[in-house]
Amino acid sequence: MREPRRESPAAKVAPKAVVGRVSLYLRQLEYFQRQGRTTLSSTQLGESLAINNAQVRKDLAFFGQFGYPGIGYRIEELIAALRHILGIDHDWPLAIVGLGNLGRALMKYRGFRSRGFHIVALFDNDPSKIGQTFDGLTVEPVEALRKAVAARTVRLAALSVPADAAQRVADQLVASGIHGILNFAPVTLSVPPSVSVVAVDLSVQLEHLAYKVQNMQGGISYVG
Amino acid sequence: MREPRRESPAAKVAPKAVVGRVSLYLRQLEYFQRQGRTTLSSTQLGESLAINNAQVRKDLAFFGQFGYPGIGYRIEELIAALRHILGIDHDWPLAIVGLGNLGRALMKYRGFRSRGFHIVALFDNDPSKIGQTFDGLTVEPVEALRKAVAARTVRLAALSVPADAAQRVADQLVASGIHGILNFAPVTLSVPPSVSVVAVDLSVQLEHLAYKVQNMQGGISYVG
DNA sequence: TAGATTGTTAATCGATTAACAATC
DNA sequence: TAGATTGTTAATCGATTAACAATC
Repeated sequence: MREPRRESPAAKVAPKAVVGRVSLYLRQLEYFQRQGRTTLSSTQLGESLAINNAQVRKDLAFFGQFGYPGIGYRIEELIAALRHILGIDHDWPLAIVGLGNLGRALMKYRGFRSRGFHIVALFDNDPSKIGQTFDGLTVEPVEALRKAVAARTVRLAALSVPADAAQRVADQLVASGIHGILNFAPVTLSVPPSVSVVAVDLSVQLEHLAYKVQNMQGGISYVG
Repeated sequence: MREPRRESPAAKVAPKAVVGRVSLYLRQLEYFQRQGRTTLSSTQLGESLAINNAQVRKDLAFFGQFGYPGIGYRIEELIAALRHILGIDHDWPLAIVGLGNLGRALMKYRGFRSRGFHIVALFDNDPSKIGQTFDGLTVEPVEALRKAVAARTVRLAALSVPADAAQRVADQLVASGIHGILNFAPVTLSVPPSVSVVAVDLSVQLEHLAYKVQNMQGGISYVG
């Protein structure tokens, strides 16, 4: 049995669309694994996600050779490889910044923990929130994030503060040395190039759905 | 003053990426309007969103001629046009299906109501949830959605049930005659082509952020 | 072996950007 | 008018899909 070549260390950063689909592949592979399957073809994987089989092969080939001609992909092996590629073969401590309704819902969201993201600290600038305890974690002022980052406890933060506070708090996060921000506030954050931001904009998504319904478009959009 | 031509009634459906950006343009225009501005150029609008000015003009031109050479776009007029294009020049009643932590957070999310999406009904299949009241709305069994759709009270639903129930509940929503589903469950829903689905997958987004941080990519992704 | 399926090349398709005549 | 800015064409860039030799 051939040992598949792993992704080269100097590989370029994958296009955004590829990364999003690889996350979907990983989830679907886990699903098939739970069903007791051990191998899967690009056609089978693609059909389950409404993605062309050539696209599946090309996406995976971006990171290396994982398949076996005539057989397909060995599920266990590909899962391990994709986890490593996505950087979720280890845990990611996560801070929640802003403990309104959305922030508290994010705390309890099982999908994060089950994929290695666990919430280790809560921050808010509202004096009435500071000191409150949720699930055994005490809300601290955002300034305190600096210590958590310095201690390498936290690199990622979910930002769920009101829109009019978002840029100001993001500046605090940046000053604290955070590496990545998952931004739920409906504003375009301005951050230095060393900081990664992924925006999750629920209103934009819902507006898109309304547009599709109004224009009688059926089908599925995989937004991520 | 020239009256700009409106989008033609037989216009094709806009590409997904265009619709997402138009939502961002609308929000940004509203921001500039609050600042007291009355006109805005494609360069100014683009810079505030890190989008190329030619892209801004091309996106808007997809729907019609809204600009004035030498002047730019009249903010009030463009806001009205974009609201109409996106279909949010009127309210959209919205049902929440699944009242776990996320569903209850969505209920209280101000970004929805402020953009014309207001929550008019709550549904869940969990007997312990049915009959409970949140913000004056009583949770009904998902079967009851059929009546709300028939009465034209609801066309859109946010689906925030656990992953293993999502497809089953989505089938119920489809049977009820729903037009659009905003899917928060981390599964790929299978629905007939007449039903629109927009997927919001928080874990996929967070995985993308982890990938970017791990690969030292800075910058901002406008995911929607 | 025969059948299945990969990785990859070439072809197609669509999206982004630059450039500029037309216009205010 | 001179300056600014649009809408749109042409050029570029990137993403998707089809096709197939190589491989198990």
